[in-house]
Amino acid sequence: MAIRLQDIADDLNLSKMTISKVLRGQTDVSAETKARVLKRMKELNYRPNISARGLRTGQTYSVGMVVPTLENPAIAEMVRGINEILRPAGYSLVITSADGDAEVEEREAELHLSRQVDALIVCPRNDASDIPHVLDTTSVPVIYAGTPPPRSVGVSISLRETEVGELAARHLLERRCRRRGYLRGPRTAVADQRFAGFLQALHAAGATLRQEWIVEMQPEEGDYRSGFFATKRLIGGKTRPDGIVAYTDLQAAGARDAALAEGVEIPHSLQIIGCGNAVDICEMQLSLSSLDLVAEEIGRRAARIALKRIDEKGANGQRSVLLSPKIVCRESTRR
Amino acid sequence: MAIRLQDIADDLNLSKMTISKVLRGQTDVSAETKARVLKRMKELNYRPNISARGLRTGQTYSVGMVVPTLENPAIAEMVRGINEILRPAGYSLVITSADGDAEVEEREAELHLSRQVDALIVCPRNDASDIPHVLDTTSVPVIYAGTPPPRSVGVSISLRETEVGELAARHLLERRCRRRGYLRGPRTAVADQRFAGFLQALHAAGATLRQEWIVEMQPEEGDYRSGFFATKRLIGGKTRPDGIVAYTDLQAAGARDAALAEGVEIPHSLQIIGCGNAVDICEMQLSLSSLDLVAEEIGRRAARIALKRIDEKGANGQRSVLLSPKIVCRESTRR
DNA sequence: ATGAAAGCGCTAACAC
DNA sequence: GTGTTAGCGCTTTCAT
Repeated sequence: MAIRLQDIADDLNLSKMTISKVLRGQTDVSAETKARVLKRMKELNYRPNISARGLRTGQTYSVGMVVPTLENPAIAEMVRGINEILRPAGYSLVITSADGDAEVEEREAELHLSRQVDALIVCPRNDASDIPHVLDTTSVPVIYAGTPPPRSVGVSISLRETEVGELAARHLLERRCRRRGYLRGPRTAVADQRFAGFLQALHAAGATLRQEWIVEMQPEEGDYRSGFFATKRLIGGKTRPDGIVAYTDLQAAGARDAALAEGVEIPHSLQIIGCGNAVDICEMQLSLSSLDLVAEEIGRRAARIALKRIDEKGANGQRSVLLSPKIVCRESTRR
Repeated sequence: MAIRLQDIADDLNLSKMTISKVLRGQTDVSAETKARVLKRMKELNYRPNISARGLRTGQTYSVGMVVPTLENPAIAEMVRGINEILRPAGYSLVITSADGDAEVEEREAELHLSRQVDALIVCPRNDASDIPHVLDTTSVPVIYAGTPPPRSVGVSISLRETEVGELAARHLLERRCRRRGYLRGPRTAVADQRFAGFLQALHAAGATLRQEWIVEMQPEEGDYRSGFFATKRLIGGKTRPDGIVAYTDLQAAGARDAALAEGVEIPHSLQIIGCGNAVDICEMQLSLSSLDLVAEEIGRRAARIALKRIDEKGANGQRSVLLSPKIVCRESTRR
């Protein structure tokens, strides 16, 4: 089937040991031999068997990653960040999707370990109540990236979720919004933290949030439509909000379109800010301010820590990292 | 480090062969022994080394996939389709991203082969002028999925791209559009084919396309903005189009917003249809008709063919498949 | 500068 | 029903 070291050795009347040395760039091979070997490798399209090498050396130079789904543009950003660090270091990232299912997630994590990855990056589902417990017992470095893991284990790179709410609150306060509406997002820990941060920042500024302007979402409805209808309702009340925080950019888009449909001027009479900074969505007219959740940077950090932990062979000298979101101001909150 | 068969064998005073048999569900093991082994495996959190097994058996039960980027929602759909078929068959899909770079694409394909995947699914870049030639020489089944490969090799599952243009043309013709604008997309083979299909369907119906209503895109500009400004220009002319075909849904969204901004009524005075059926984009108000490029089905087909080719051990009895796009009619072309 | 032997963790093909 | 032997493709160690 595939070409082996042995085949090349036979061809050239050398031992496979010599071929192996050339392959790995050892210096104790004559220049001439080296050239012949390299030439033959190319001709035969030789590709080393990483499994066999890994079996011998205990290293595969691959890092596994389990993502909850690929539908999410933040995941794509994170992957870019990870690859940016991993590739120059000679490692490669292999991704599998959990398709939003806890059991599949666990299974995929296990498979990565079975495939002997040198490290494993797990991107927990937003709505995860627990993370795969296979990962508690492995000696392979595991790094959680993105959503903070629901229970404290190992090393994680995640966002200060409360700051997402805080930044949104401060942004609206700076812009003199007095009647703030909050589209609360799903019933998850992440959404709770963001909301807590929002409330806390309001309190700190002596401001309050009216109960009837906190809107629970109908998860079946889809983000855009839920944002749309929630905002219709808010606008239809006797006193209207003059600022709205949405849990996603799509919800923010729904909110914008509901407001425009009612003839509410944005940002003059109503300011809107979303979450995720999904450029495709945000930069449509009228463009939406958003919170950048710095997924790419999370990816870079996760990758760097993975490399360090591989290097120190599990000595676990790495600490978890929390990053801060960033406001991206566009027309929807521009004065 | 990790637990091996041997460790369990030692623990239980058995040979590792017996443990291996239990692991693989062979029947010639006493129920009692089997139970003991299973129990100990669980206790020790044993995970078989797939590399070692693969080295011995020549099968890893993993299928590699190289994608041009993860930013594209169609890729996520395709992956869903692939996993839907692969997982029940006991295979798992491992994905790597080429980050839009031909060299990286080639390297990632090679790495998959080095990691001994049982098959490789390659999703060529839209703008690819060639595909990795490493793949010409391997005995591992390679399946191209999505964009048709630029040169004919092996098995591919792709879309009848000309039909994309044809369907769009027929859709507009049925709706009595007389003055059709066409936002042409990038200078790629795929865009050319779609355009050719569009023209051909017009001709077949005795209709024509005015040269000044074919708009080339400025690729740097971003899809939304390019669609927006192209449509502004079209609308600003002395005679206005009453139908527009856009190369992507985002461009269609830009077209819609440009028209609405100019007070043009959709669909009454102008009908718009995009491509890709990206639900997030299409289902915003006013919702956009689009061509579904059936990525998920392409994924399923690719996976099935991968399994067949693994099964028949390279006998290559599989033929390429061409699928047809589907019209999804929403408000922007609703009478 | 080159090579022989051993073994990584597992399983196919056989004994017993 | 259980165990022995050999070997997958590679690299480590140590001779030559």
